[in-house]
Amino acid sequence: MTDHRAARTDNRTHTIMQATLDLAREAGYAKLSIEAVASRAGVGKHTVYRRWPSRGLLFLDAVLSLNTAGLDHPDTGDIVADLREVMTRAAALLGQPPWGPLYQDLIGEAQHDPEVAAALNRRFIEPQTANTLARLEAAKDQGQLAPDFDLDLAFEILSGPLYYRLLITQQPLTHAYIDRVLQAVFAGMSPRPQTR
Amino acid sequence: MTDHRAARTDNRTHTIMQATLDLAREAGYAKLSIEAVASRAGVGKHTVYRRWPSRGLLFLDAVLSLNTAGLDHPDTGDIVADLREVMTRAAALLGQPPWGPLYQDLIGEAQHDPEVAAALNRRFIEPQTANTLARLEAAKDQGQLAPDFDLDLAFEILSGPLYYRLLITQQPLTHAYIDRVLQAVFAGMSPRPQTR
DNA sequence: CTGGAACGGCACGTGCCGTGTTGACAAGTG
DNA sequence: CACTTGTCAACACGGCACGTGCCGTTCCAG
Repeated sequence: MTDHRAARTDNRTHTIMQATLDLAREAGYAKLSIEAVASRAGVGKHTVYRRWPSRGLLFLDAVLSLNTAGLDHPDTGDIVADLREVMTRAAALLGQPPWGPLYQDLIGEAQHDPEVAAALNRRFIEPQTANTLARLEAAKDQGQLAPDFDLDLAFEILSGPLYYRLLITQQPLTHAYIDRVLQAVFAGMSPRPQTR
Repeated sequence: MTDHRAARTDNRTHTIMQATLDLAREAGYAKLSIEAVASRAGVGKHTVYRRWPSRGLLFLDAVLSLNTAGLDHPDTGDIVADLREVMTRAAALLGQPPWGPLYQDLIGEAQHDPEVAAALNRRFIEPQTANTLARLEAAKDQGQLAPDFDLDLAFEILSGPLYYRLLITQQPLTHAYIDRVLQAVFAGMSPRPQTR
């Protein structure tokens, strides 16, 4: 039957991705080779190349397959609490193994490989962004945000600092830091004794 | 004389870095090999390895050597205008060749190689950060910013979105976008009809 | 039973790695 | 003018991973 074939194929695909994750965790993405992946998976190199055109896209698939937990937005009615919840969950994922280093390597690879960058945006960044923007939109409709509140900018101001810490300074993404960012965006930074 | 030797050595160092930049511009960092650099520079591989322990650190030196223009902070007395000036200059550098793609690749490499990450922070990120923080500090002393204004957070909220666009979504860093970010931090985002 | 597709295993030629060796050449020394 | 010393380009090396062929096997589909 065709089902059996498809099942076998899926099994191999899954085995290869699992081997990719195992090796990436053990030795890091930098030392990940397709030969090693194939060997670890008990699979011929052809079987890998038949499914993925490059190491980067294989790694992308493998890492994104971990995201089954999801970062869907809750809607308790309190936009700030909901954002805090999502950001905290994201920080918990990014801040520690196995996700953190893998995601970091993935973004690193995206800087060299345009295909990886495009796929990462399409399959992960954009859905997550749309998710958050939808939640912000709802909050605006409910009057929790001013009608002229700049949702896109808010999202980037909330996300940017987290990525900056993850990718550049590699400082920890603590609960307290998330609160400070949220506070700044939603309660203002009080730049001057009296606002202009 | 020893001076002649030192001069010769410096010349070779400079020649190698220049060849590195040329090749990186032509073919991208991904295809940059030390063999190719040595060949282009008319130099033996030993001469490269004697100066740099890895491709990443060579690339770091080469890219940072371009930054002679500098991003020093002006001090016109108006903190927002000064920040806009610096951010605009930074965006002009990052947004277009040759700096943009090279800096992007450099950060990408830093995600795989801890030594590159550490050196990048120490030699570029931290000085720039200190620079901006000193300017913010001065503004606070002059009463342009409230005494409880969170300088560190402000810096990360200003920088984060720019890096987010550069590294993740790869959207352009326009003048208008910089204004929106500055506006959000220094004039508030007016989250609600009346601020809490 | 037969054809086709996918497979593991193996070997190939290529490119780059990082290292070792050699001989040419220049700078300072007696 | 030899002579030492140090630096260099050039070449060769073993090792590894690349991406691509080919082989014989296995497993359904018709």
